Amino acid sequence: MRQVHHPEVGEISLTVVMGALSDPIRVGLVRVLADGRERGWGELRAPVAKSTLSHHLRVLRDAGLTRTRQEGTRCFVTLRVHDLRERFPGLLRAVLTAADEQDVGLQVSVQESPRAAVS
Amino acid sequence: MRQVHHPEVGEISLTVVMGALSDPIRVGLVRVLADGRERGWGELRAPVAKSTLSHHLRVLRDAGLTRTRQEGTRCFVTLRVHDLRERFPGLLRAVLTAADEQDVGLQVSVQESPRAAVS
DNA sequence: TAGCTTGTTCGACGTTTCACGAACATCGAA
DNA sequence: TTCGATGTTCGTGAAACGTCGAACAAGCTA
Repeated sequence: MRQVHHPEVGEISLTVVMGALSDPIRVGLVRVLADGRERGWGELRAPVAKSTLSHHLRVLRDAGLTRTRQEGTRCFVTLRVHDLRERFPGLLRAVLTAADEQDVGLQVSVQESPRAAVS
Repeated sequence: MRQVHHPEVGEISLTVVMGALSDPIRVGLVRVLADGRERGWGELRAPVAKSTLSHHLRVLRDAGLTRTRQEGTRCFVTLRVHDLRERFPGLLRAVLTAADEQDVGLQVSVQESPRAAVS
């Protein structure tokens, strides 16, 4: 569809990342991707219109939290676990732990599909 | 002036905290308070109008990041280091480290004053 | 009491964010 | 080539945010 931009590791900004994580749906997406496995866009389930979901995924991507790969007409998303660890040691773990305790982002899930995300 | 509200430790919300940390000035304030010492409101220096500074300090307070104590006509602010560690283990350190590396919030400083913040 | 200091609140302004449905672009399949 | 599936983009509101100056409230100090 288009060639999206992903910031370099060194360009990932703290405040932008914090802003990206200030929305429950986006935290939910991060949780769902936290195991590092690649997920198909279409597998992601959130209680919002698809244009809104596209918006949230864009915010995460622009912030440098996720990476989007295109394959034909569909997209696959991954959390940039390695990059995040490098840029913000300890942050991801802290956020995931807190999100877990506070049940943030439970509205988001993945509809596991047979031929999706070949890990 | 008024009786401000501070959330309990258990009420501090991840997404609200992340939102509070998504502004450079607020991150700067957190940095300046990071040593745990109490600071006088008037000591805080930031390149914004005092009403704006008041707003930022309120956001931090409402999010549960800081505590404000009043003494006569002046206020003293502290970072809730202990509470934050309890609620979000590892988060504060990660944020401070990243802020340090990225020079976030350098616009904020403290004008050390003689009789201020008796640690 | 009058006045000063300190910080909050208010109202206004422009920007950004989140949400939606509709339209669009692209690719694979029929 | 036509059709369907998949996401993005656009246009539009409503709400939230960051900022300011002005007005205010509360407590010292003279």
